Order: sequence, then structure tokens, then C-alpha cells
Amino acid sequence: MSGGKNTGTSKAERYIQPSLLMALLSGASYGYELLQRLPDFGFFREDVPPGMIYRHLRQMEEEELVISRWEAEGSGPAKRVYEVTPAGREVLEAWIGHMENRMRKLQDFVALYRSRTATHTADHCGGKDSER
Amino acid sequence: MSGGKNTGTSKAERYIQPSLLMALLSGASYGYELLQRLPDFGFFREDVPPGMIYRHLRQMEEEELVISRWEAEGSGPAKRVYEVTPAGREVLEAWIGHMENRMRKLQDFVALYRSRTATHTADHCGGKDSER
DNA sequence: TTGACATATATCCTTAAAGAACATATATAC
DNA sequence: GTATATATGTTCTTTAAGGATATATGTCAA
Repeated sequence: MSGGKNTGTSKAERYIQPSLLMALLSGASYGYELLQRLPDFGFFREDVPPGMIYRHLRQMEEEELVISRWEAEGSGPAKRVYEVTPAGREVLEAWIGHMENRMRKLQDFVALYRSRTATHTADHCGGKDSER
Repeated sequence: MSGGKNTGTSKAERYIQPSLLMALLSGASYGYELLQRLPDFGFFREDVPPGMIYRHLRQMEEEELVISRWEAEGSGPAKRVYEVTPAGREVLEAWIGHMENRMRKLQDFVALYRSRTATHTADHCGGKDSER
């Protein structure tokens, strides 16, 4: 087959930025650790491409959503430890609003679908919420 | 301005394919009409780039999610009228499942945010599962 | 002490999708 | 017959994700 037929589940939005901000909300962290914590937020599969994380962290620092400092203490090579700024918190808050808005739209869409595909075989069309 | 600072609301997923399938669910239609109906589903702004719609319709036909026929009746130029196929219905159903899944993840994320930013000014820090 | 391995960060390249501009064709009204 | 609204289609550019790879450093064992 040449096509491939991606049935239904195409590439979804990753929400990388809000996930990173959320992770940093509970305390400073660094790229390598964030790599392992990010999947917990639900928007990633198990393996997160490292380049993407570092790229985003840099970009976020440029936008002053986070600040970084080098930390040489501890074992292993030095880490660049990031911390979220007040501006970062605001942006995360905005992301939350954006997500709630998105949730509402998804809910409306699903509800519309349900109402349009409701089984019309019953003798009466009583409630529209006869689902499991 | 050099930076740009896209604060919080970056480019969101458009859900073009499910929107098109949904629109066709209630009856056959064609590109030019769909252009005007798509914003009703909430995932588009007012103006939908026409090229995008035709591109998607074509691709969906190649995947056999829709079928088209030329219709010369009526006024104006001939229209390519699309109809959703059984396979298309299945894919829409899959999209709905995907959306519900996404909704759940968004809900979890927002709930997590709320729990982490809850005002800690209260006199006790009870359990970690004090969610409503 | 040196070689292997885990940790940690950074850069580059390719691909896929969106966005936008542009091109084509036809029927109808004037 | 010419202008305009309808209708479809193509092409180009930009952007972000995904993936591969490069670099550097500390730890541990032989």
C-alpha cells in the first residue's frame, strides 16, 4: 500500500512549553531530569527527543519565562539548572486558560457528534444521553 | 520587535479532518460550502484558507474516507460534491475517541496545576488529594 | 592511568503540516 | 462580450517536530 491511511489519530499537539513550566513549578530542575519527568504529564510518549527539550528551554529563557544557572555540585557533568520566573508563571496561567478553552471546544464537538449519531431505532427519542 | 514573545497561546491543533467529516455527516456537501460551515465547529477562526480545505478533501478521498462526484446542476460552476464513506465514519469515531482522550489529559493537567497553585495560606496542609 | 560508561548539554538536518498566495475555469447578470 | 461571483486547484514559504549526531565531563574498574 502506498497511502498509509492514518486513521483518526494524526500528530497531536505536544504542549511542551506548558509541561516544562509545570515541571519547574514544583522546583528548579535541569534538562536531563526534565526529559524523564515530562512523560508524566501525559502529552508525551515514553521517549522524549532530548534536542527538543533543550531547544525549548533555551527559547523559553530568551523569552524570560525561565532563568538558568550552571550548577557544578553533585556527581556527573555540570547541569544547567532552570527556574521559572514570574513571567513564566503568567504564561503557564495563560496556557491553562487556553487548555480550558480547548477542553470546552472538544466537549462541544463530541457532544455534537453524539447528538448526530444517536440511535434513532428506539420507539421514542426521549433523552439524548442514553450512553454508557 | 525582534523577540515576539508568544505568551501562552501558540499555534493550536486545527482538527480539520474531523471537522470536515462531521460537516459531511449531516449530508453531502462541497468545498466552497464547507469553507463557510467549518468555523461553526470551533476550531477555526472566521476565515479558512480555501487551499487547505481542498487539499484535505482530496487527501481524504485518496484514503477513501469520502467519495466525490461532480454536480453540474444548480447555478454557477460545477461543484465536486463529497459524501462520507463507512470508513470515514469509522475514522470520525476514532477521532472522537482521540478527542475524549485528549480532554481527559487536559483535565488532568489543569487539575494538577490547580492543586499545585492552590492557596497554601490555610492553617493546615492536609492530604495531597483534596481535590473537589 | 586510562579506557569504558553514564551523565549532561547542544547543534544540525530532514520531514511534515500549516498558512498564504496565486492560478484556473464556468455560469450568470448586465 | 465583458465583468463578477462561484468554485476548485496548485505552488511556495514558513514553522515546528522529530531524529541523528557531536561534544564534554565525571565515575568506576581493571
